[in-house]
Amino acid sequence: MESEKEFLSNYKLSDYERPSVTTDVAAFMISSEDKTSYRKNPENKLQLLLVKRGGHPYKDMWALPGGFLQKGETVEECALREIQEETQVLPTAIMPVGVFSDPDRDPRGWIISNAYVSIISEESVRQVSGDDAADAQWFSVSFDRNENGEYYLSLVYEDTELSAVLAEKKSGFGRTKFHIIENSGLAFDHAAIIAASFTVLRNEAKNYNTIFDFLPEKFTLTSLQKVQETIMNVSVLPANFRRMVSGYVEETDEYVRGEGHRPARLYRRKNTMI
Amino acid sequence: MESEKEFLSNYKLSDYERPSVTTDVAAFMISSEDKTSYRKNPENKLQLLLVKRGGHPYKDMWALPGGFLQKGETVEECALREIQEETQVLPTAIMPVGVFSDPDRDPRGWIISNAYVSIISEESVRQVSGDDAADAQWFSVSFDRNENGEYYLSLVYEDTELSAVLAEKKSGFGRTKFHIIENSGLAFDHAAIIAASFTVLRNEAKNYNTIFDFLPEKFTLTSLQKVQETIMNVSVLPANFRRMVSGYVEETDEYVRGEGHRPARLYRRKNTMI
DNA sequence: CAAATAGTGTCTCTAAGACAATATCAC
DNA sequence: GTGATATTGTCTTAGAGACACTATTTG
Repeated sequence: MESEKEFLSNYKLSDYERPSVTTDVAAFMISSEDKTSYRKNPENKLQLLLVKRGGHPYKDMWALPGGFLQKGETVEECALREIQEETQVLPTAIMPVGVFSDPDRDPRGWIISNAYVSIISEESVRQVSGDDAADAQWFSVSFDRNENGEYYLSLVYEDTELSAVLAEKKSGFGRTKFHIIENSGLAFDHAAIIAASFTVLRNEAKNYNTIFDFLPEKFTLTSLQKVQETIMNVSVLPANFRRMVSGYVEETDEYVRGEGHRPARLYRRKNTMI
Repeated sequence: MESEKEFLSNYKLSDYERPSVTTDVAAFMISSEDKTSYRKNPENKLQLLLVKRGGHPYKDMWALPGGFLQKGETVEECALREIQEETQVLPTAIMPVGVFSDPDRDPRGWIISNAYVSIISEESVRQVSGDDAADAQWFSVSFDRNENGEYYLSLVYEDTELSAVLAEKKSGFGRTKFHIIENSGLAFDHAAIIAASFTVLRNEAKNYNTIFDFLPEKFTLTSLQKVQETIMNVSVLPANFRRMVSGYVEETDEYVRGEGHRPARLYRRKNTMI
């Protein structure tokens, strides 16, 4: 009788064909626009990082940053590595979105993708930006559902406008997947991945633990509220928002002054690893 | 300049090493135990399907049903196929749990696993059972957290008792992963996959849409309540449970009689695809 | 009738939403 | 002072939990 040790030393993974495995990352950032008046607070915009494809297939179209899984790393590590290679920033959080494994999803062959959402603070991006090779750009992004139940995804960066129309794929499964109806400018099935990422992000942003990752260590409660409102595309009364996050933050003694209105106290995330 | 068509016809996926891709499925069922008295309702137990490994590695240990992803199918299809091969039953629902890609997780080599939870109704299993080859068995399962924050997983089928102790792996990511501290009788990292599956299942079972999948088309509200209580390991007052599910069910004209107590009306899931 | 479950009505409490009022700064 | 945001307090309302009570069956 063969021992396990013997078995393993003789074992070869069968020669069945194997898929290539990639990760694609939807990296979201919230950027503050320029102020319209010296005393007004800046507007926030949700941004998504896309990379212009230099070669075939989908040449000159835009894609999520991503790449092949390497031996010795986990898919999470791969996702973090890819996003760091593209931005020089290590994301504060990544969350799994799902596996995209439709056999036809990539014209190059059998390639399945593990999709992740990542959250990056504007502060960390500003610190490294400047040198960038212009093939990676932050797009202003919106994602809304219309009356017919279809979803409209829009991505804008300067003169470049990408868009897609999607429908929810009813599958009786837990996570909603999306079906691409129209697509303009996005490579592969990335419109569907972005839509699914949005769903995950918006679901997570209900937890007051996720939204901190968009901000620096110290922040005002108004900026925290703006983060949630920008992601969820809703608005809350400041009084109620403050009450609701009060358990998650703690005061500092610092204030933001010089804004033409009452100074805002800076808060810090409370250390409540439940 | 090469066209996309030309590019693709010349394209070969690089010879980088590729991982083998599998799916593993944690299939849950709720079974009713024998009545302790002619008029009492039966107790419910949560069961998990495991397969005894016939060969190396982890020979004679128990594993989740699963198998290699085949060309032309999605990972969801693979999960459904595997569970159907093992049980002759097509699950009413599957939900993604996560990707397990630790390089050391499988002694045979580089194998990453896509884990799913699936829900199977007792009724459908009873219809096909009997012939079974005894290598696949339903284990009574419990999963609880102790004071130290450790989790204890226990699986029992007749004289076979499997168990594991796990800790939550704090990673700042969305989904909690688990770290195996002790493991007795379970193959690979399947204790961690089962723990993660439990987390997903318990989270989903809060939605009154998931729990229907454990029951036949028509059911009593009490049996529906028992399903939720069995999964979540909590108890609710019947009056409140009824109020809470009232939006998800509709009455039928049928009753369950002959139980030694007031007959229970049968209900049906309401068709509210939101 | 006893034992058991099925089903209804209502009180309380809490958290979320709405709204009003006050505080504080730069110009 | 004016225009803007910051911050606090309180009223209202919707939903979850607790509890008491009634209804209906079989042995």
